[in-house]
Parts: sequence; C-alpha cells; structure tokens
Amino acid sequence: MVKDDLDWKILELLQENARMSFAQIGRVVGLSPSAIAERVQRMEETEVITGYTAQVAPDKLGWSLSVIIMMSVNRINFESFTNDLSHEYPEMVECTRVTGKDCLIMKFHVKNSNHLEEVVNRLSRHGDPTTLLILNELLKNEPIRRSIN
Amino acid sequence: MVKDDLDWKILELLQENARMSFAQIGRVVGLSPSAIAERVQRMEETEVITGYTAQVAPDKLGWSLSVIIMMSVNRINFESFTNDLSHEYPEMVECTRVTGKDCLIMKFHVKNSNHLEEVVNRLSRHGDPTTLLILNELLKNEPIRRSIN
DNA sequence: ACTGAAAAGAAAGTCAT
DNA sequence: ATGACTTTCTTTTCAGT
Repeated sequence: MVKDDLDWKILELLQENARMSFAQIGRVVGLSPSAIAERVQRMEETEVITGYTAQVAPDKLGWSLSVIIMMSVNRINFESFTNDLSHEYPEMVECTRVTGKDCLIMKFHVKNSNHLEEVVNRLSRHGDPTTLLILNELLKNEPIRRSIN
Repeated sequence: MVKDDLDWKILELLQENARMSFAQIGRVVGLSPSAIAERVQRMEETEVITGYTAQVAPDKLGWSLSVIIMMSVNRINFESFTNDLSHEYPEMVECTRVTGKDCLIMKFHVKNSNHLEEVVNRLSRHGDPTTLLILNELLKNEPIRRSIN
C-alpha cells in the first residue's frame, strides 16, 4: 500500500509527470534510484498506481466538440448497453454510473454537431439522453494528494 | 501537429502507457528511437500532448467516496468561485463548465460521508449543489483515437 | 528497506548518407 | 529518417548492511 510521506511524494511527482525517471524522483525525495524503483513497483503491484497515461488535446486532433451526456438506462438494457462500450462508442472517453434511477454520466469528444447528432441518435435506442456542451475544463485530472486525516 | 498514422500510433501507445521508452515505441511502430523522440517532442511543443499522469486508486489512499456535484454559480460569484479552485477544494479533481445556467460539473474524492457533508456545506455558499454518488467508473480516461476522416 | 557497484539499456547529441 | 558513434543518464540486478 502506501507506507509513508515518501510514497506520497513519489505519487505526487508521478501524477504531475509520469515520465520522470527513478533517478530524478530520487533526487527530489532523497533516495537512491533503486529504492524509488522498489517503491513504485510495490505501488503498481498493490494497484495504488493503476497506470500511466499521456494527456492529449482532443481539439488539436479533429475532435472539436466535447460534451457530457446524462442518460438513464433501465435495468433490463443496462448490461447490454454497458457491455463493450468503448467498441460501440469509440468517441466515448468516460462513463460513470451514479446514484439515481440507473443513471449514467458520459463524456464524448465528437468532430462537429452532425457527429454529435449521430451519437445522440445511437444513444437514444437505450434511453433519453441529456446533452451538455463543455465550455471550459477549469480543472482536469488534478493530482490526488494525501488525506490530511 | 499530427502528421500521419505513425503519430497516431505513438499517441495511442503513450495514452496506454506513458512510461514507454522511445526505443520500445520505435520497435512497435518501426522507427528509430531518435525518430520517435523527435515526433514526441514536436507533439509536446505543439501541445498535442499536454502532459503525462500516473493514475492512482483513490479508495486505496483513504478517499473512499467519490461524487459528482453539479451546481449553478451565478455570474457575479463565478470568477471568485473558479479562482483558486484546487487550493480552496483540495478534494476536487475535476471541474467542468457546461452549457446551461452558469453550470459546473465537479468531481470530488472524499474520506467519508461526514467529509462529503463538509464539502457540500462549503459549496453551498456559492450555489445549490446536487450530489450524485459514483457507483462505478465503467470507462475512465479512455484513449483518444484517430478520427476516421 | 536502503545503499552502492556493475552491467545492460536508453537518451541526447553529432555527423554522414 | 537512418546508421554509426560518443557521452551521459537510467534501469536492473545483486551483494552487503
């Protein structure tokens, strides 16, 4: 798991820049590269760290519209809908089930409003989607820090 | 920007594992390490790639409850609220402004329901928050792929 | 659990092709 | 963009504490 403040410092650094070398991290926290490697490996194995991802700008890649779509999917269709999501909806980047009547909150990147309409049409077979256009991502993927108890 | 399919393949690989070495990527896509380095550097400079982040499991770190909170903040208070968000709300990991009456959708990790109440109380000074408990993250940080055409 | 040393591997730079 | 080359840095492994 997470043992001490050093582990927390390592987690913070890797959340800010996942490509930092163990040597670089070691210099900041005051441990040898091998000690960092061991700690990171332990946190990977215990799934405290679940992966490392590059963040990309969808608008620079032809996905110029981002939306949040909320939809209730009734229990009968729920499994068939949530099964194979990323395959059925390649433009979906997030899907969160939340409390409320079988409610899903999803995030999509689409090319334009025609593409959005097409996505909404596909979704409509499973429920009644509410679409919110994303105007500004004020905070995104903010690092998780130590819970101060 | 993004020149060709090779760039796209590199982006896919880095979104799946941001710690891959240029040499590893080169072996997969069939280019030399220095060619990969140049392409990645170009995509960083043009801000196609905006960063590299480690993904961590909040529940293994003492943040056992995750919630989405929606709230309208009227235009007068909007700037004062959105200014210094991560400092005022360290438990906030996402804040998205969407269409609708000055509407914000936020994501928080909290320790427990008491902590959640405390967060809701703090928010209530700026608007009327609606809280949805996250039950399951079916899709999270799904890689962005090539827009077909 | 950490250090330090040695070997292997990768990165960053140069240059010619 | 590659290949050859050098220098520097990093990872990995392992013996030692």
